[in-house]
Formats: sequence, C-alpha cells, structure tokens
Amino acid sequence: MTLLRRIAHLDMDAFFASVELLRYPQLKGLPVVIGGGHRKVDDLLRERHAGRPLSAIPPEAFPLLKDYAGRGVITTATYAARQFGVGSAMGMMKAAKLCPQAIVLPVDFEEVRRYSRTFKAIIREIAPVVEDRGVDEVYIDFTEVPGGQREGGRVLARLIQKSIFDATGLTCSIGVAPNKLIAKMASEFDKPNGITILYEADVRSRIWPLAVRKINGIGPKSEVKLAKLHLHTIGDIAQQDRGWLIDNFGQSYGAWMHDAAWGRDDRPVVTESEPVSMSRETTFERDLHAVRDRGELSAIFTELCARVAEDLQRKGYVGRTIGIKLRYDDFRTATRDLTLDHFTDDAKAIRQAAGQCLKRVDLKRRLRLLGVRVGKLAKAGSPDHTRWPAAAPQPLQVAEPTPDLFGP
DNA sequence: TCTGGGGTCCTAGGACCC
DNA sequence: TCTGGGGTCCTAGGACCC
Repeated sequence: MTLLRRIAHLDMDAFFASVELLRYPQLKGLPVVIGGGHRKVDDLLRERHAGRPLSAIPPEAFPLLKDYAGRGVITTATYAARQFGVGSAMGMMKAAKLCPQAIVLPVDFEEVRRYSRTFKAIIREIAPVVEDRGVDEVYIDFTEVPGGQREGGRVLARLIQKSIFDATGLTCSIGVAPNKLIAKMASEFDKPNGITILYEADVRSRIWPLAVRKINGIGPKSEVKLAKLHLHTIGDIAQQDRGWLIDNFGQSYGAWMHDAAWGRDDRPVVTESEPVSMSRETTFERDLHAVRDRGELSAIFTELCARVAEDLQRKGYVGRTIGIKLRYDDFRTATRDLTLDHFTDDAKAIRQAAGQCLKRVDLKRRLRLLGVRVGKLAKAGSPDHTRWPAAAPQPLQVAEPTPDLFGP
C-alpha cells in the first residue's frame, strides 16, 4: 500500500506566557502579557517576597501594563488578555490602553529555550523528522512514522500532545495535512490544545473561505495589494488565472500564490540547516543623535560588535560580510555592508569594518536603532574558510583605517 | 504614546570576467 | 570600432516570519 504524505505543524499555545504561568500558577486565568521589559521583574519580586516560594506571591504584587513605560512590543499574551484585543507584536503602549489591568512580565529567554529544547526532544523521540521553526513551532513528517497514518495522523498527534503535557505541563495545537502549507493553517483551527486533520479534498471547504493573510507568506503588504484587486479570501486567489496573478505579482510570487491557494506545496521537512547570518541590534530608550550622543552611540556600537563576535565564536562560525543597520526616528531603515577578503569572528575586525559602513550612511537624523550583522558565514576551520582568499594573497594592513564617526 | 530582536529569501542594478 | 550575451559577486532595500 502506498503511504499518504502526512505533515504535521505543531504550535505551542501562548508559549512565552505559558512558561511564566508554570512559575506563577497564581496568575492562571488572568490577563498576562510577556514582552518589552528591561526590568528585572523576577529579581524585584524575589526581593520583595524573599523566602517565600514564587507561587505564594500574590497577584496584586505584579507590575501592571498601565504602569509600563517603554518601547517594547508584546511577545505573547495569555488567552485572557487576548479577550481585550491584545496580541503579539502590538506596541506595549497601545496594549496598555486596551487592557491596563494586564500583568506584564519580561521574556525569560533562558527558561523559554529550556522548555523549547525539552518539547522538541520529546517530539523527536516519537517522530524523528522534525523541522525547527523558531522556539515554539515545528513541522513533523508523520508519513513514515509507525502509526503516523492512523486516523490521518490524529493518533500520533494525540500521543505527542500528551507526552509534551505530561513532561512539561504545556499545551500545544497540531494540524496534520498533506503538506506544510496546509498543516500550518490547520494548526490554527482549534486553539488552544486542539488537533485538526485535513486532506487534499478539504481545501475547497476549509481553506478557501479563509482570509488571504492566513497563508504563510502573504503579509500585510500583499494583503493590501490583493484587497485593491478585490481578492479577500484564499478562494478568491484560487479562482484567478495563473497568468494574471503572475502579471500582477511577478513570475515567482504570482505562481507561488496560485499554487498556495490551491493547497499545493511540496517543500520537504528540513531537519538540518546552516545559519546564513548572525546579528545583534538594539532600540534605544530615547532617540540618539550621532554628534550629540556620540559617546553613548560609540559604546553601544562597540558592544554590539563584541556580542556578534561572541555569538560567532560560541557557535563556531566566521563571516566575510559585515553590515550595519540603522533605524531613524521616522522609522525608515538603512543598511550598509562590506565584504572582506577574509573570514573573521574578531570583535575588533568587525568593529573596524562596521565603522567603514557607518561612513556611508546619513547621520544627520536622530536614530532609534542600531544593529550589526555578519553574513556569508562558514564553519570556523572549514576548508571553505581556510581556502580563502582563492587567488591573490591579501596585502598586509598598510595603514590604520581612518576613524569613523562613532570612533573613540 | 506608535511600531523588539533575530532571522530568511527575493529583487535589481552595476561591476567584472569570459 | 561596435555590439552582444551569460554568469557571478557585491550591495541596498524590502517582504515576511517567529
């Protein structure tokens, strides 16, 4: 008998918030948002309630959204907070208007990553072909897993859900479908803690009525453009002529959009991949000016370079393209980059190259963000990296490079 | 009182080489 | 002297995702 391709998408429910609720179960059912925050809420609470278990801290002791002042966005909101219209990626200040009484907690990345590793390890024990899609999501290929075909994947999905819950106390939602594209949409159908099974034949009835934005790959810009063409649902796209879509959205995107609307997607579940770039960036608490705040900017810039270098070294990569990113007070973004003739993971070398990039960008406007990126990565010590440069030997550093604007 | 931080992929023009 | 292509690399910006 031939196997049906069965791909699952698993999404942890309100992951960041749920992880916090494990620590503070007294907040269950209350509106809680995670995000922003440079404040050390945990430290604060621990100090104030020294000696008592975290779970004994009364809910009234927690900081509220209405008292929040800062530039952060919300990473996750509990379902109780979502009732008020608060959601991911929303600015904290806007959220505070909608739900001032919500409790705010900062992201605890270490804790989140710990649970992330745990739930992914549990999945891999059950079904080994797993693709990482960030801390709280994965695709899983059920096709050849023993029992992966039973009830279209429902039996295996249930087993995974239960295993994760038993080990962590966390819930997730799973969609199982013929491919990643449909599985991703299906996992949203029954949240939280749900399972949705879809087949090719369900595309018309279950997928076509959905808004175009539900397709993973159609974002806010394309949504607006589609609306102007009077296309609102996925079915609307499916009814269009493929050539017409290509004329309006380009060869690649237009054809992809047509396939997506018909539920066609043959991308494999990719279990391993190499990073392409590593970066660090920071948004300032207030907008800074290149001249007036030179000292502050210089220190931040050097620190960002040091942190990228650290990341590269810790993970064992070197890179050849050094880039910077600026965001102006009007939210426009500028990037500059420079490709070196050798690979590096050295903070000073990165700082020097990034400094050269800085000279090519307008520094008259106030800045709200500064970032440093290293691309064209290779594994440290790999032939790819040691072979470089291929032909001409690089000249010795002849002169000290001229200092950049943020220079000491 | 707008709008984080970490990524990937695509496009498009120009340089440069064959 | 003029007129070509094709291929690859570099750079800047932008869409999108988690």
